[in-house]
Amino acid sequence: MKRDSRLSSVLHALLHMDAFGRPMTSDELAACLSTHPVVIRRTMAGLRDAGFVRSERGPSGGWTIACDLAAVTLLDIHAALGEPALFAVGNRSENPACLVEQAVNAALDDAFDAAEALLLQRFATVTLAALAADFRQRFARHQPLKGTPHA
Amino acid sequence: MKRDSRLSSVLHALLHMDAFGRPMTSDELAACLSTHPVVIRRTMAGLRDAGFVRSERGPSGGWTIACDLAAVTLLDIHAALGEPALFAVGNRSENPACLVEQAVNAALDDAFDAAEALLLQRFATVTLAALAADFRQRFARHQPLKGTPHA
DNA sequence: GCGAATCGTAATAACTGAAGTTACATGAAA
DNA sequence: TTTCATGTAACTTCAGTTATTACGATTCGC
Repeated sequence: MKRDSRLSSVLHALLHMDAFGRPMTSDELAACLSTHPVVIRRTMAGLRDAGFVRSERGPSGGWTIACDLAAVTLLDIHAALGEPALFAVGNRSENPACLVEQAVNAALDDAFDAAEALLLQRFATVTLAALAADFRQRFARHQPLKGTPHA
Repeated sequence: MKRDSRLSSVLHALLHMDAFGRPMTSDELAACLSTHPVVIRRTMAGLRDAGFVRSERGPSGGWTIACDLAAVTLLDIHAALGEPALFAVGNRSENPACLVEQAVNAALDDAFDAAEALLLQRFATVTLAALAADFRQRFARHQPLKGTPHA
């Protein structure tokens, strides 16, 4: 079952935009994510509509962050992407007439609902600012001062 | 992102087999699940290898339950299916060189690992016997005694 | 033993949804 | 006005899943 990596992708794009200092074009972002610029535009459309980024046309145009990174969480980004399904496993059918299947669905729904609640709660606790800070920390460790031994 | 419904399907099949009284052929199971008998054989192969069901060839052959339903949980069934991926959302790539992506992956992995642990824990608490009991209860409610008003 | 029923499984086809690509329209800046 | 950039529809490609076909192996009843 192939995974939807749009959440991962847009987070990646947002952190690059944050670090870039000026608007990034779809072409530049596409290069970062090794994909096609049109895919970038498609994927970012939801974030633009939600007001998390701004896109501008024409020369010196491109994508810029339009929100406070400390005020936006992974949950917000997930919502801006249209709340895609989180689970790769699910019921054969919803609202089945078969009582056997109703029993199976009820049991699975219980478990998945609990896991989904936890996952979304976790998403809500991670801000984009926290991600950016984690990136900067990794960056600092990755390029230590001259002479500092690598851990 | 289409969902993997094999877990749901095999549970459905197991409950039908449990209620059936004699071996069910792949054709009969396929009719229950509106699919193809070869798909049934493929899907049940893991459960057979794990010893949860037995298949017998020839006339009057077919599939039978070969375990104590009270001793087998959804977690065991999930394992017998090869522990397919539970999440439809995931990282763009594992072990990326890009530090931005490393930070994104770390955050997402944290959240998904927690949700996965909870989900598997839930799976471990649900036995096939509990599912069968739930089905029987639904069945009793569905065909109440004559004169009993429907709830 | 023979024939029918049934599973086992490999190979292939058909279907599906996502991603990539092309094409062209729109808007902004110099 | 030309150029750079996004917006978006249409189309193509690709990968993964499921359905189907085909045929072999095993078991039962006669």
